[in-house]
Amino acid sequence: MAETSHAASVAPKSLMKGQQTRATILEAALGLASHMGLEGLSIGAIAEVTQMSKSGVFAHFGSREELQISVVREYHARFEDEVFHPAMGEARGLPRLRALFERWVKRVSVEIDSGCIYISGAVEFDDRPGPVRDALVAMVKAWHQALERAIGIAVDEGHLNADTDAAQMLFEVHGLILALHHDARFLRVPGAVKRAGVAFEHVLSRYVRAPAAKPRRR
Amino acid sequence: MAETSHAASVAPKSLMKGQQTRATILEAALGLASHMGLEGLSIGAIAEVTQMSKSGVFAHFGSREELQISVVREYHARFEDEVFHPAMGEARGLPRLRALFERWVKRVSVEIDSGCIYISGAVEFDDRPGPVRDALVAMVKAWHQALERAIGIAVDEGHLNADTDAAQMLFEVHGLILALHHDARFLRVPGAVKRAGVAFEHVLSRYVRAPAAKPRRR
DNA sequence: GGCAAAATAGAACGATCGTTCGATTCCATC
DNA sequence: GATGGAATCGAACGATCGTTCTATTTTGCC
Repeated sequence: MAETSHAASVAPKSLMKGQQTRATILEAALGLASHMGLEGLSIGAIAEVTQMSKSGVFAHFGSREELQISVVREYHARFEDEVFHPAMGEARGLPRLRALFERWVKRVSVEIDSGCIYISGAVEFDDRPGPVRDALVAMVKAWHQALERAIGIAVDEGHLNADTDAAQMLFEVHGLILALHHDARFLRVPGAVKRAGVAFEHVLSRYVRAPAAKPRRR
Repeated sequence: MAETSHAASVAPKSLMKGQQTRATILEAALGLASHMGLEGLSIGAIAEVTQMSKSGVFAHFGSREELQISVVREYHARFEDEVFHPAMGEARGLPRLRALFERWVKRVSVEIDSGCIYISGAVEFDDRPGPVRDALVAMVKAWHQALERAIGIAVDEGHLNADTDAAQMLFEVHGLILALHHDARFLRVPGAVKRAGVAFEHVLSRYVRAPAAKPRRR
């Protein structure tokens, strides 16, 4: 009880206490879900981490399922903040596409000690219908659509071949991320990040506009 | 009790009763693990499916962990029988590599209604040390090594470029399988199998021996 | 500073889990 | 057909889970 050095940061101004601890709980839940998976999330474990009572944690969400969905949404928000939004600052076309991939790699690789909830959730809920799965599918599809859009823009900009099948290219790039996640987190082989980078260039080189007569800059 | 129509097939000749029901249990466990994951395996569920008592099921393995390991091993054996061994009958080099991929795709895609334990297990146990994880890693690594060997043979046969980085190529091909598993089983988008096939040809075309002067047959 | 409301704690519930143990049934062999 | 060992059952245990309910504390506001 005498502990004053909680992991929670200082209280953000006029946030109602409830919202603040809700954020603390989500933070802990996110960390736990990254390690144990969404199905491995237990309210008791969260209570232990946050030094609260089980019922105290529970009251903020009303059900474990609602908490899982909240975790998915929170992960999505952070994913957007760390991957999507910054990359959108890059120039349209190939630079933006490269930035998206590079940040995606960073988010997924072991550099962050936590796993990707999109990936682990996809495996956990591929056979488990319900609102959690629905939320996961919605978020992943939104992300994929954003990527497909970025590919389309790269085509419009003339950086990629006009006949590029965006969905097909996305499939191939997505596979690289999944392979990276697998090799780095599960097999723990070194150099997976580098391999993903090389593979990305391989994929790119297939879709980049064929070396036309004058491949000068611009 | 009066039920004589058990799901078990006829008794195979001189197999001790124990071994026979052990096989029945493993069959059920394999099916359950494919849907719920290795961590979702529960002895109670197996008992229900096999119409046995929990303790009866339990006695055959001594612990849940041992049962999980047995499931992994059984899956590995079947994987070898359905993917590896038949493909090894194909001609060395590219034909064999193609056969390996095609059978791998079949094993992983929704055509079989069950998921791939290698893939789901990799996600479930990437942060959970222990003998189950060790068994999984060993099996996956063995399979990857077999693939790498097949790629090396294709290089030796002159079907692939001499400077082919087998591990890199494996990384890219493995990614396709993971993307297929993701899109087909989780997102349930149609045409994922076809996409994987196209992507495989894309990868291949990067590594196949550059069109030399005389690309005649042999 | 007091008051209503929100937030949290604490204890208990039913369910399910893996596991243990003793009794019972089945089966191969003499 | 009896016998001993393997196979299976049934009941129970302790732990953990999500959830519910009732106090108790804390907070925001007049």
